[in-house]
Amino acid sequence: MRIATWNINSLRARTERVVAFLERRDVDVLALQELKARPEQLDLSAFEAAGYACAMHGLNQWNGVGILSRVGLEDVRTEVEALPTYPEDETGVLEARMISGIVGDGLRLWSLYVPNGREIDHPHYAYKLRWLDAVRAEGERALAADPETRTVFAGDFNVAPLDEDVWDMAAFEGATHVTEPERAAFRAIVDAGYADLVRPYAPGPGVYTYWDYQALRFPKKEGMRIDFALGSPAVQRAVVDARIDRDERKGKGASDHAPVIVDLEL
DNA sequence: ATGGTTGAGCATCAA
Repeated sequence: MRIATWNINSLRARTERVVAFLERRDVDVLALQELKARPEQLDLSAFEAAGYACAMHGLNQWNGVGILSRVGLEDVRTEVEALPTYPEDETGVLEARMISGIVGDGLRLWSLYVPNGREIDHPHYAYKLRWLDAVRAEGERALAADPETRTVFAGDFNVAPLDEDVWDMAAFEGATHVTEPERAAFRAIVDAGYADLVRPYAPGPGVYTYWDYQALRFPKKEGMRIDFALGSPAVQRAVVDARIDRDERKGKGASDHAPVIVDLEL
């Protein structure tokens, strides 16, 4: 089974790109982030025609997550226990940043769009840390219930866990994505039993999943590794290959993120 | 000029 995760930065703007990607890479299950649409705004017929079941979750114009699967899609969930909300009772804007389903042979795949954090002194940053802790708690819960659980947390984590995961640490002084609390929150999920499934097959430095549209970051090879697939021990044992599809960042109309692909023999 | 784009939706916010 081939699974992938991709921050698509508007599914409506890139439906044809996604269909072409699924075909070109023969992907069975795709976790999508940053749909930039509510589900009722989406036309999913191209995916359904290609044989994919679709589960989408979105509540505003900025976020939104989804899963496409041609190997089954059951027991869809869109939240975990203790998931924080933002903003706290201020504007009433709701968020939709996670969705999961059982795909293939008993694999629970989560598509996560971790809050950006914005600035270190912004409330969104504290929200991000609490949000990541809720993911950790869900991971611990799943492993406590079943040590052989097949669980993957995939998506845009908006954290660069290592110094080598950004092109220049000096450029990130005082910025989010590289701070120790964010890295500790990411490591806590790993330490709960969910290893990075891709890094062993695509080691850094200089290996990224995101390049800002601004300042010619992609041609200058100035990117960040912030998209991951973290898997439970049973999934770790099933990985046979993984890669970052940097080609999808090329050309007119690309997302600012590249897809991350993992091959499993469960 | 802090180095300047993209998407959603229509002024500006988010990333």
